[in-house]
Amino acid sequence: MSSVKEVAARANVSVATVSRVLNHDPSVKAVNRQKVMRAIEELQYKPNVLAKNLRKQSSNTIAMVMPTIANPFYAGIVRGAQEAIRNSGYHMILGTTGWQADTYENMLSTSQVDGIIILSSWANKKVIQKLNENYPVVMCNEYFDDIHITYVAIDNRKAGYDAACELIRRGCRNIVYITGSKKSSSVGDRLTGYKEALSEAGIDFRPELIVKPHQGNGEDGQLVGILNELVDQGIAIDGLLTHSDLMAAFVLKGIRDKAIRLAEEVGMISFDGTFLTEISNPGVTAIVQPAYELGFSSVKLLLQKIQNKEINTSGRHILDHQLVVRET
Amino acid sequence: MSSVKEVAARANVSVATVSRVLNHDPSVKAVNRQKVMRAIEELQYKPNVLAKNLRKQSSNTIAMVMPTIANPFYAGIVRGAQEAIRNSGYHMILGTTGWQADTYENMLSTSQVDGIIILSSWANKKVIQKLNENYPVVMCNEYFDDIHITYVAIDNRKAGYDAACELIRRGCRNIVYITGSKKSSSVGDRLTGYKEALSEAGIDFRPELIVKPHQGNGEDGQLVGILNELVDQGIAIDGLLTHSDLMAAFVLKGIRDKAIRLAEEVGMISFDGTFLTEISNPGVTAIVQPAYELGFSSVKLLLQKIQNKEINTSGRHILDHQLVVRET
DNA sequence: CTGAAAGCGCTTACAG
DNA sequence: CTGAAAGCGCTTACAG
Repeated sequence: MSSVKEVAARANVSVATVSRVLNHDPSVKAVNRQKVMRAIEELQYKPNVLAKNLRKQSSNTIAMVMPTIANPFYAGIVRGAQEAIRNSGYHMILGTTGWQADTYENMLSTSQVDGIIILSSWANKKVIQKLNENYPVVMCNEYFDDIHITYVAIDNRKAGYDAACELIRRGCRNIVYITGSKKSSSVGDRLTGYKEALSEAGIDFRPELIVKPHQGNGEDGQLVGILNELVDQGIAIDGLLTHSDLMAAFVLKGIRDKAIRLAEEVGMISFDGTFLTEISNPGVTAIVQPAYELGFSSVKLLLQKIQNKEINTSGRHILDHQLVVRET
Repeated sequence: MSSVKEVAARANVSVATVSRVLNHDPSVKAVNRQKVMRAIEELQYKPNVLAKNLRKQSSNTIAMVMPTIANPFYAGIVRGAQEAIRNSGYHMILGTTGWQADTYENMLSTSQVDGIIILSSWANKKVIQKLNENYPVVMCNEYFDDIHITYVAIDNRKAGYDAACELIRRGCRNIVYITGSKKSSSVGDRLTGYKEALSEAGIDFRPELIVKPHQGNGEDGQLVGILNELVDQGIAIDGLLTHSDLMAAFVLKGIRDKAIRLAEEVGMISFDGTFLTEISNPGVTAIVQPAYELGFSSVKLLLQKIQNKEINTSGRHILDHQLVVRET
């Protein structure tokens, strides 16, 4: 690979001039600009991003961090994020499972990335708080109300309320909520909404109806055991709320396989509303989250923070969700 | 952030010694090693990866490039890849849609990544060939038999043959194959297998039964129109092969919505066999690809190429697929 | 066993 | 308008 030095030699100018041309500095005389451009062309010169970033102490790159790519909800968010970053002069990398918090701390501190977007509950509060104190950070789809941070999400309390109300309206009384990590604020808020709906309808809240898979989304048939246990305890489950579309899909499969001994007529509502709820048979009623817009807004907000050198600022950006009634 | 310089100052040694400690050079005296370690600890020093990579002209990082993350098949591959890279001393970044071929060329030439794994038909043959001539490259799940390249994949000809045979065995005669990009070798090979099975069974090959969505996996109901058109032409479709699980899911949805006017009894086999074929109702019969192993092997092969400084070598690594019969 | 120095490939005050 | 020089934070022959 050729470097600025070789380009400079070929164009008979200094490396400073080459660099200026590269960075569209208007002060370069047209003649010299031409010479440099020709040399770049002839040598097929491509700037070394590593060197550039090291020198500038910034990379024009952001990272989007997610717990796993195996959830279609994230795919929608990523699509929106990619659209928002297009033509912004920034790049986005996807932080994958397996990278640790200190990886990001490191990437930020060494200017490999200029800011990060954190999807869902990828790390604990303390870690995120520390990152947010020192670097531009935006949370997407998850948040912590008790720390100063910028986030984009739906109103999860209202979403939980809306979902529960719909089931109650249909006559459900024993509504099981298959939920996620307790540390997650979206889990907590949806639960609050669920309780409010119950209370409004004069139904007692029963903590035993709140369950969660030991890990993940219940891929390996975990949900079967959990639900059957409730049935064994004599609970006549007539409504089901699932924290993710994947969970809903696995529950449906369990019912279909007759592995879960639920009644035929169980009202089910899933959160996220990805294409999984559409292709399911029966189609799953869902609280549809605006995945694309969540991703889009997160990026726009992060770029704004980066450009304004904002750190440790906060802001709540709430997007609308939608109840889409299908067959369950 | 502190640098080697500050660590050196605090430890009363030279930066060279600090660097040696950082790189586990055994020649450093124990006393000095201790002093440096303490200084690192006290200053919370973290090496600057950018500087290190620039100097060493290598990054211990590989990229896995995929057309989109919105396909669960890739999630399985990524999982295997992550497992293979764990404890190897290398990192993996995910190349997302929207990055262009020259992005990778650039990352490779400037040592941001030491090698790449290309999933599916993300770029055209010429581009990949050029990359492969200059850098360590492994193709996964897609390949080009007419260029020198290392790849990991299933035997797609046999997969197409196995799938078609199964449908023919069931009595299907008008088997529509919803396929993918013509440039893709997996598409071509599966088609070859399909034709072989037909020929063996004495069934004429009819090109009009080979169709494909204009783009993607038929998300937006494209497949409905395509299939209905065939029905309108008087073709009594009694078998269906789909190039991806997503396609199968959308076809099922179309049938269920009565948007596609297919007979009730259509044998359907999908390629990939992700969890989508399991949760579908009816469950979709599938040629299951070993996603995890594909990812795992790809990484192992790439790391081997990088460590041996192999470039422009070739190798075929064929993993077994499996026909899993479900309800379709 | 250790340090001074060169250099990876850039950018950017500074001086002219 | 341009160039020489310093420097981003590392590593590594080389000399001692």
